[in-house]
Amino acid sequence: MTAKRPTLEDIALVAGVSRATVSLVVRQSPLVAERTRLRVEQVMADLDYVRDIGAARLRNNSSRTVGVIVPNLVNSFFTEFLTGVEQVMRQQDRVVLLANSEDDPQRQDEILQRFRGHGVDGVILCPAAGTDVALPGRMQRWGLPVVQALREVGQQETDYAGADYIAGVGMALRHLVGLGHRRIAFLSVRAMTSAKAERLKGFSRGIAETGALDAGIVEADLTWEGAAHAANAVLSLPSRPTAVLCFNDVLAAGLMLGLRRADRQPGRDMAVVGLDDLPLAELTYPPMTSVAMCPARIGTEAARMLARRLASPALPLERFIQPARLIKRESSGPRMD
Amino acid sequence: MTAKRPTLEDIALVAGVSRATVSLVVRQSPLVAERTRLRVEQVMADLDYVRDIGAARLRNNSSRTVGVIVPNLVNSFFTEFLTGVEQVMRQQDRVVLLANSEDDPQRQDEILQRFRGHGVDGVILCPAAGTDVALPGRMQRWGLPVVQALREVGQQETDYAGADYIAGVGMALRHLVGLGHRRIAFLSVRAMTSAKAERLKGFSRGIAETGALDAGIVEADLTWEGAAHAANAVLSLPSRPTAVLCFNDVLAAGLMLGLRRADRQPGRDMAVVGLDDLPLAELTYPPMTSVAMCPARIGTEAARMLARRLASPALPLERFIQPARLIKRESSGPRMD
DNA sequence: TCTGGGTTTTAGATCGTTCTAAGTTGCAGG
DNA sequence: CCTGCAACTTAGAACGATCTAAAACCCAGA
Repeated sequence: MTAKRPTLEDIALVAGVSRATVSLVVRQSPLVAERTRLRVEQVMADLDYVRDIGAARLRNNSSRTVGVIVPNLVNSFFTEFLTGVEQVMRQQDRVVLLANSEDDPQRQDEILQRFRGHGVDGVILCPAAGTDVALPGRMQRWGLPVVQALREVGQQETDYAGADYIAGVGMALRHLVGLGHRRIAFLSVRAMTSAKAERLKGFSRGIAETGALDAGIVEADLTWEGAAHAANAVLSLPSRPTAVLCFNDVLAAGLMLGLRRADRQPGRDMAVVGLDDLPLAELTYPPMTSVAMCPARIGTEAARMLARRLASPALPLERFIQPARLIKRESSGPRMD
Repeated sequence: MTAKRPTLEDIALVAGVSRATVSLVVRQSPLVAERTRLRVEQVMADLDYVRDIGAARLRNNSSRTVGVIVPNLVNSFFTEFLTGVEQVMRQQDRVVLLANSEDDPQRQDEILQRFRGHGVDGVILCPAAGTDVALPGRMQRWGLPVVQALREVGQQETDYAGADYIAGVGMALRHLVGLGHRRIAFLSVRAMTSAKAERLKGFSRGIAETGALDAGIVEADLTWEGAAHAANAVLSLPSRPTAVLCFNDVLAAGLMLGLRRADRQPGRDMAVVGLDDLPLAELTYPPMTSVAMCPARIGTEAARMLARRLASPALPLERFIQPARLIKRESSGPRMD
């Protein structure tokens, strides 16, 4: 019933050539004569030959497999990123090993060991919050090429693809100031990552540049429930902000919900701006002003960078920073107090 | 710098035993003496040994790798499903090869070949719309165990984990009828899948049972833009529906947006019910009535079923149907016309 | 006919593991 | 002192590919 898969040897036998020749055909080598190639290809098609990439890797050390580690799979920011990665990898005839670190550095370590065991050619890593800064160095010592994406640990020791959060937050802030807002709060998250650090830097810079008032930083769980819950904390800030800039769209959406529950109309009683411009941003009420970061594009760039690194390990480090773009919608109304 | 990974041979040399013994230690065989085991384990730790699973598979035919194919990665229904799968697989010390078919059967075939080449132990497949009904049989002939999930092709030839869409649609329908609605439309999608067929069956059954009027089926692209666009088609149905049941939450959210753009208030001027109860459902305005399907649970079940099948290929086929649960929110207001 | 060169093919070793079958060791019982 | 058995260990083949180095083939030119 489930006949064993034919091997090079089987093909060779039927085609009347040697294993080595069939191997050359499989790898599209120009060394084989046209006639031979056609004959062998015919036999491969007839017997439904599928090359065993694991066995091949054993010899030539290339598994055409890359590992991707993300901290979660529910935020569509990461899944759009993943879509980009997967698309490029498929075009390059590579396969993606996916794992979810759940933002747990220990779990992340386990995953990396597992990936090593499976002989991945390289890894695209969005490091979990709290990842040891020595990790990139350790991976280097393992001989495991890595591209960091969306977040980064260490002293820029690896290729990196990310978004320009500093500029993005700045844009959002200037937009709010342009609408007349002066007292602006930031709704953040608890876990510390480079992505959070950048946003905070963007926030304080923007505050300094525009002369607006830092009305306080509120921290919430990274869920819309957490943000909805945090609405009260925002509303009771002593500096009475008229606008809130949010860590991302999920928090912004949750905050808008919380505001409505507290009988404030987002965009009128309180301006709300998100970050990432997820599809979700258009569906909230009112539609959400946000800063587009094109995670899918970051994913394709990360994949491209890893492929490049695999092809030429000695090239200088590369960084890709996706520019931010402000998307004005209705959650960021003019100041009305 | 990047020292080559130590092999069984290296460990054996240092520990003063044979390759075979080290292999036994790696596989936790009870055959090795306690003393020997400890010594070998010490050496493995010292040299940072990582077992090469690809090489192991070559011999023992188990790669501890499973392929997962989903039709997209942006709908969080699929990513929650994926989260469930990944979680169980990690617990079982397996690794997930992820691919996105983009609902294209041809791409799906390519992916399956690639997975075969990588020697996956089995596949969890959410078949692309238009998948050849012969695919399950073909995979059987390849000797590739498969669990279908969320969608199904063929005559129940494989294990299957899915959601009870028939009951789910029925619940939603009875809920609407209970609110006084009589003329109910269905907002569907173009692509045909078992998931669509089930919903349609649930719809017509529900219509028959409740005595309500089938106010027409409108088809949209499976995006919120598509659904927003379809709002006009819904509004101009000759049967003047007072409620719309939607294929899923993404469409429902888009439809609500389209209705507002056409100056109708969802939940007041037109009742809207979604399907899947994505996180999104709580964030729309008004919050969306939907039918929870727990995709993560379906994912864990699918993973469990595949593991079971791999352990005992001869067991009878298994089906898991996640029951539906109606979540009442505000988008399904009482009939007001 | 022989030589030399290019083109095409191949035998055999190899990658890191597991399996098979046979080996050693130690010790109790006759 | 041998036998038998349990407990442990191991040599060597195998998995399915690729690589290296060499062989075979073909044909033009002397």
